[in-house]
Amino acid sequence: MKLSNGVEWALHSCVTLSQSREPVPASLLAELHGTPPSYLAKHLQALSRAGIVHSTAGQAGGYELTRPAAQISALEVVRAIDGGEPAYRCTEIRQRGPLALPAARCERPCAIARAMAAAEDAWADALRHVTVADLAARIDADSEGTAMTAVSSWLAAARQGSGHATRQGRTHVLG
Amino acid sequence: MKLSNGVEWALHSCVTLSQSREPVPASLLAELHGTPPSYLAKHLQALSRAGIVHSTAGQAGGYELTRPAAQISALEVVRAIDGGEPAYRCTEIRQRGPLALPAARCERPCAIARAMAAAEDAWADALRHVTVADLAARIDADSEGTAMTAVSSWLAAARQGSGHATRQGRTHVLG
DNA sequence: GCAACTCGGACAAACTATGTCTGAGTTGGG
DNA sequence: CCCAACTCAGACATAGTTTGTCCGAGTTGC
Repeated sequence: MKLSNGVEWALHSCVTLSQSREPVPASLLAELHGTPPSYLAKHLQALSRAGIVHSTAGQAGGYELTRPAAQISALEVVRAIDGGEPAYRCTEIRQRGPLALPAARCERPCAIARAMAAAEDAWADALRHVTVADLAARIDADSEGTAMTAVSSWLAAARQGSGHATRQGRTHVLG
Repeated sequence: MKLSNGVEWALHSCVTLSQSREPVPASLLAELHGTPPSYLAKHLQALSRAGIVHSTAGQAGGYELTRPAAQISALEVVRAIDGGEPAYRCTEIRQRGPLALPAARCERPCAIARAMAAAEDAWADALRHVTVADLAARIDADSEGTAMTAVSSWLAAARQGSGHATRQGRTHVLG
């Protein structure tokens, strides 16, 4: 059971977006997080399809959250990237082999599938009650109140300086 | 997030093994569950390495549970097949990029990693309290008390008839 | 009207999971 | 005591998914 790597980037991106009231281009998010730009863009597209972020095209475009961060759960973000399909899916072993049960007696899921589904429900519930705003607040608390202001000010500076230095140039300087 | 397909086979195999006090060959388990024999064998090897089942070689050999089914949790079986690594693993994004935090301030896990770990703990706890014996009892209850006796009698018959018909022959008859 | 920037989906490469095969070891009977 | 059959165990191909990259369509601001 392995969770896609992009889930981490998507969660961090949502936290970052919660600190900016203006659209943020995917290239800035990639630069800030140190991730492959094009691959992050693909995951942001998934978030857009799920209705979590809204994309604006053009020169002053980028991504922004569609709702207040307090109304976006971590579960939504994970589901948007990883897909809503359950990790364990029953292949109906009981209907195969020499002792196969008739389909009429298999209306309810197998007991094993029920147990696995209950575990996944517990996992989902734990993430349902954590919002992006909660995550941002906790990260800020861990950094003693400096992280989120640093992010928002860096975003503002990067957005302002987009006329002075090209994207390529700034990336080179920072890398 | 996708769980390996062999987890289902392993859980069913453990339930089946709980119904036999004699060793059961992997070929019989594969035939009973309708799975590729060699691939199931590979997963049974993983269960053996984890100390959940014990293998005996030779003519009357096979697999058997090392403990009473009531002392084997579903979590153990899942971990044996899927590996104990967490689904979400933090790549320390906060230590990369222009706003990278120094390693000295990153002793505790990231808040996002903490939230994901808490969810996985909830998932694990749900499976920790379900034993193989519980699963067998529930499957039996679903079938109105006929499934487990059918399994144990089929195993006994198949084991007895191993001298009369070859493995190949019996498979052909039942398929 | 132009130029630059943006997103969006189509196109390869790498890795893991899946499935198969042959070999080593052990048991039971002759 | 030897042989034959059956067992498990690990090494070997294959398929699917994830990861990563690229270029084109559309939009905005000047």
